[in-house]
Amino acid sequence: MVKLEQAASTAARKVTIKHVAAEAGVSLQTVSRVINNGPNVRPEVRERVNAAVARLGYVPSLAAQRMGGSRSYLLLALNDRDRTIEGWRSGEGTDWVDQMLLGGMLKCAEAGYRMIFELVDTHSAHVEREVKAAIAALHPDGVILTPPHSDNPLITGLLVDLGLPFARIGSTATGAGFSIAMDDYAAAETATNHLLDLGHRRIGFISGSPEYVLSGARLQGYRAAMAGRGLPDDADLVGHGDFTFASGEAAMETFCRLAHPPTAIVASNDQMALAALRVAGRRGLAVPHDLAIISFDDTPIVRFSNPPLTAVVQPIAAMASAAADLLIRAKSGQDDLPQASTLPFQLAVRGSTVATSD
Amino acid sequence: MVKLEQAASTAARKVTIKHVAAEAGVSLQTVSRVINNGPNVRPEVRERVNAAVARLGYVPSLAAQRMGGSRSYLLLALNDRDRTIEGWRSGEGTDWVDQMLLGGMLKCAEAGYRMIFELVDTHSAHVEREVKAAIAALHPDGVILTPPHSDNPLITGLLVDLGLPFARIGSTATGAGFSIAMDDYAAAETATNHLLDLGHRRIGFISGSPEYVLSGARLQGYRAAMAGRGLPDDADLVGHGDFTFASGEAAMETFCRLAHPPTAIVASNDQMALAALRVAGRRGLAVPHDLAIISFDDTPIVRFSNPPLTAVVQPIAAMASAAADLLIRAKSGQDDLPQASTLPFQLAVRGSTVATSD
DNA sequence: CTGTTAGCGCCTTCAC
DNA sequence: GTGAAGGCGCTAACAG
Repeated sequence: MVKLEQAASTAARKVTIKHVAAEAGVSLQTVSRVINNGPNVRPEVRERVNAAVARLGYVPSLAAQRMGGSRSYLLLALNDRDRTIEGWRSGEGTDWVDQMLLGGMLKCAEAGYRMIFELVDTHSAHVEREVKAAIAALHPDGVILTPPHSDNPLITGLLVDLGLPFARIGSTATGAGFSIAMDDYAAAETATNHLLDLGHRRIGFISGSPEYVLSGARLQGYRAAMAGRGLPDDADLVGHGDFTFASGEAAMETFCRLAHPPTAIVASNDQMALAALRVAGRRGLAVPHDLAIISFDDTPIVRFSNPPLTAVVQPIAAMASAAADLLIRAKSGQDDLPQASTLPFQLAVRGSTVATSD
Repeated sequence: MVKLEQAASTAARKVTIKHVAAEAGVSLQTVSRVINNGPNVRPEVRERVNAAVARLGYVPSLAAQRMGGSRSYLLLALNDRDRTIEGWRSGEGTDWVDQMLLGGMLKCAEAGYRMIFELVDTHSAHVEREVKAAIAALHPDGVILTPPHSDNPLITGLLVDLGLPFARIGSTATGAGFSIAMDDYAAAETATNHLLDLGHRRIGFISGSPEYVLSGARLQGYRAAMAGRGLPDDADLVGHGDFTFASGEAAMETFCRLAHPPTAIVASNDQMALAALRVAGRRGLAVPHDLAIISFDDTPIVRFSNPPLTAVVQPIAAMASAAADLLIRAKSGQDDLPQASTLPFQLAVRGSTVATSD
């Protein structure tokens, strides 16, 4: 007797749907229906089953659900391996991954889903193999792609072949899958206009790696803003970076050697903006007095630099959340879902463009 | 013919162990043995099966492996919900989660495992229910606990009941599970000695939340270092913080109002160290000349503050990696595993304790 | 509305 | 050494 009680009170080892069925006095199938909010169950029976579930602390096994049914309750988030690991190793403070988890994980949790985070090489010849393997192992209900995967035809093509729903974060390209992005063009335009409004006319732009489609959009937005004020398209004012600190440094140095160096810079990410700041410091340029700087990433470090950088705030968490939401809805059979979503960005104005009294 | 080739070249929809068995001309079981590196398979047959696996691009389904066998190839990493989400939301740049992923995910990947990251409330009355639910759903092969869960008896007790292997990161408490920590005592001692070596005698210590066992260890280490130089144990020099910026500010303000304020501070985390820096700025104290500061977290923001902060570098990635490694080994039947591991820390000396020429 | 019957893909136990 | 049953926990497709 004592033993029995102990067994019951401690680890109710493995409560399965069978136990619940027995406890509620119904069949397995009825329990399954209740759990999945299926139709055709009398409210009274539903109550009874729910009570049994609560009493026994029953939680369905994900693995078994996937085996029997068609859903795995798993979403696969694919990030670029090299860039992600390098970011982690360097401790540079990029919080892209954190923001993705914030948006994606929490949305998944709301719906009883799980987000599994994986790294794959975009460049590698085995991208397809890597992605295929992850999918074969996990059988996710949907895949979230982040740049640069979002625009990798090898990956999107594979996903289409597989008939697996997917979301492309940061991609505005039309095509299969949900496109979820912010308006990089408008953001660059807004950033540039902010500088123009402050009276700057020689505004330099440091572009990102051309591998990322958004790099082009940002450059176009910059050009549009300049043209909008009747300023000539000066090739000298466009520096070609690749998102690294070194490339930002190089671009900035080149700017400084011009006969008429820019008085303001829009950099396509935080590292390149910080590089510009560093070069300014080396050359004795006061920020924002001699040189104004805007970053395209609002990572923690640009908020703690000296001065803190004005930056475009990307809605990373919101995009991840939207991606998860769309995929989950899609799997639930909903079909009036927007193929493309554009989420709002913000411009956080700080000391690198406007002198503060702080 | 064309059709067949296409079908083969595109999405080899679902390759199961059956297909491999047929392709290799052996039974299911033999394939299973090869996959799991089981014994009793002729090298020649093994070769043949491996070739078939490669040819078909077969990858076992995690869900099915878990259903049939006893392993799920999943490790569950449990973090504190409130603290983690707050960190993400604030964008304060804590990279604890990133370092955990770096260490844990990569180690898991090496062994064909996956790390699933979940958030649970330590304070909530339903800690047990939350943890139980996650375990019931996932059936992980092991659980990685981070502070403050590492020392939560409700959680560790449950895990013991369940017979699930687990690792306690940042906990030196003896008991079930693998304890993986750095030597907080020695780290605090080292940090304090660094200041003592620089000639400081009035050294203030801002402690962390007492809920974290490591808070106590750090305080002891500080006291030991002070005592080691024959300095009296002055209660005024110990400020009681809770890891928040506000608490650090308050502690520092209190220090400043002393008849003999400290000339150096050891803060138990980055936020409180930055708070001390902020207060110093407000009061016109030059760092490091008038006030030296050491942080206990080497997060990105302390490397970019002005001046950058000297900090204890915690081996977060290494601890996560070790945790994953131990759990995977344990599940593989290895049993000569160290119950407790202490990983080395470092002291990164920067401008907040030693004037630099930069 | 509810119960029954088949598997899902794999591993374990047992024969051969 | 290898193969043939059986079952893990659940859900889809049917019956009733």
